[in-house]
Amino acid sequence: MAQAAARDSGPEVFEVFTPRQNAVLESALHLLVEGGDRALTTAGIARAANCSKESLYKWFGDRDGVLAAVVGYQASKVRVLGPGEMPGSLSSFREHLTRFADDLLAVLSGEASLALNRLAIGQASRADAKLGHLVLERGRRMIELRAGALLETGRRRGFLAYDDADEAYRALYGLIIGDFHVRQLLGDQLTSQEKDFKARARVAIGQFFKLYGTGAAAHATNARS
Amino acid sequence: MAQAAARDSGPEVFEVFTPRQNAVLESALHLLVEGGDRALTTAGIARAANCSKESLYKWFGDRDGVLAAVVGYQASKVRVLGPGEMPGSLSSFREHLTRFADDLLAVLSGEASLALNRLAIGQASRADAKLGHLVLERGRRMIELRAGALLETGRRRGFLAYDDADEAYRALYGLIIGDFHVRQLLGDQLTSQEKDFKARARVAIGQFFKLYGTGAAAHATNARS
DNA sequence: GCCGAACCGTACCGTACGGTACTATGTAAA
DNA sequence: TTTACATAGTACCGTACGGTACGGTTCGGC
Repeated sequence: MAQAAARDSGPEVFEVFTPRQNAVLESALHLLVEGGDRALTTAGIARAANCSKESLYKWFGDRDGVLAAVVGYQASKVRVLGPGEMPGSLSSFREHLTRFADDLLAVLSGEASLALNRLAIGQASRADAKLGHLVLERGRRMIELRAGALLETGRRRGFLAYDDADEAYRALYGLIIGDFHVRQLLGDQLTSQEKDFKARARVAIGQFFKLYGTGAAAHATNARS
Repeated sequence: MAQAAARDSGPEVFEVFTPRQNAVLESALHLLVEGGDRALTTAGIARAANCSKESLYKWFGDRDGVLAAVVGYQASKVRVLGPGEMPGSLSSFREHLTRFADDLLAVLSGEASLALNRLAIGQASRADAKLGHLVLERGRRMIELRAGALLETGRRRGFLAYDDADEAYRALYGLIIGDFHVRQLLGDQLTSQEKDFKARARVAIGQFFKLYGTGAAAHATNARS
């Protein structure tokens, strides 16, 4: 299983591409965002990037290789969320969590993210879902790691209380995203109210604290009732 | 906005098909589940269903018409969840909610649901996302209606307290599903633990009551601490 | 028995796409 | 200048698919 080779084997050296190749991938990504997977033909990519099909096949192997490279390229661009000096105060911690929620909503709502997720999901039925696993590894896993670190910090600081970290993460993610992601993947248009990510983030984090916050947290944020 | 045309316009008479046509759609659905959208070719459908391509075009117009008909066919099969005599006691209400959560997890994890969602999402980038809106209308909307009725009952009975029904629904859905749906759409395999829908449903409903339950609910179900 | 409608199976057509081969151009080293 | 290499551009091939046309068969109505 080539796609699972580097799963837990260290720093995971991902192949990096030359500037020229990155420019081609950028063109391909743009093409994908504009016209969907139907627009992402080898001839189309070559035309849009002013390169030859032969070069595409030389660099990326075949069409699937190009798609995988586009996924990797976009993932490397997002470089998810800030470095994260760990917060010391409760209000700062809460602010960090809210920022995380806001960023998450913004990233998942981005056109490139939606286009790539659509592409990967569309291919997930066949061929062992290579792209799907790639997106999961490069996208969701990064998010989970960052969220996990945040939560663990909160727990050690005494702001949060939970036994099952996975359960807490699931609740956090679910409260933030809900059916947001799938709706957008299906082409649903957001109402102007739904586009207020910051407000939604605040609500979600408030709910999360109600579930997993310690007494101090509930007191400081909700005035109890 | 064509996609919002029939939103609140009444009973919405959906075209129904002959038994023979339904059998063809069943074959097509089976084909889709097995091989993904690549397997869903007009020739393939005709072969699998022992019908002629000419009949397909006569009945459904074109390939997109067949896809739309398959979506409608599956949606009409699911006939989401029971009729729902409204519960009177708190424990009964909680049980209803848990059952709803369990059913929702099972339905969304079903192979047919996943295959159709993948198909619709894969096409959502192009062509105004006709299929995507169809899935949203026939799937998500039904779920939202049923959940909304449940929640409203709970509120009227005094088991729940909320101001914003949409917010409560979002929390409920998010706590139940989380990133479950998208992960499966991307081809992720569930762990055996994650396949225990009933357990997950109980946890999610417990969390939901912690957010929106009235005092009585918290007392009766959580022994308070 | 005859007729017409519906329909299956197959053959067919045009097109679009993945992938390969070949030529032309530019460029850096010798 | 010459040689080797990388790459753009294009032409080409095989295949697969959407869509159409047509002959043959079944079946209900008369």
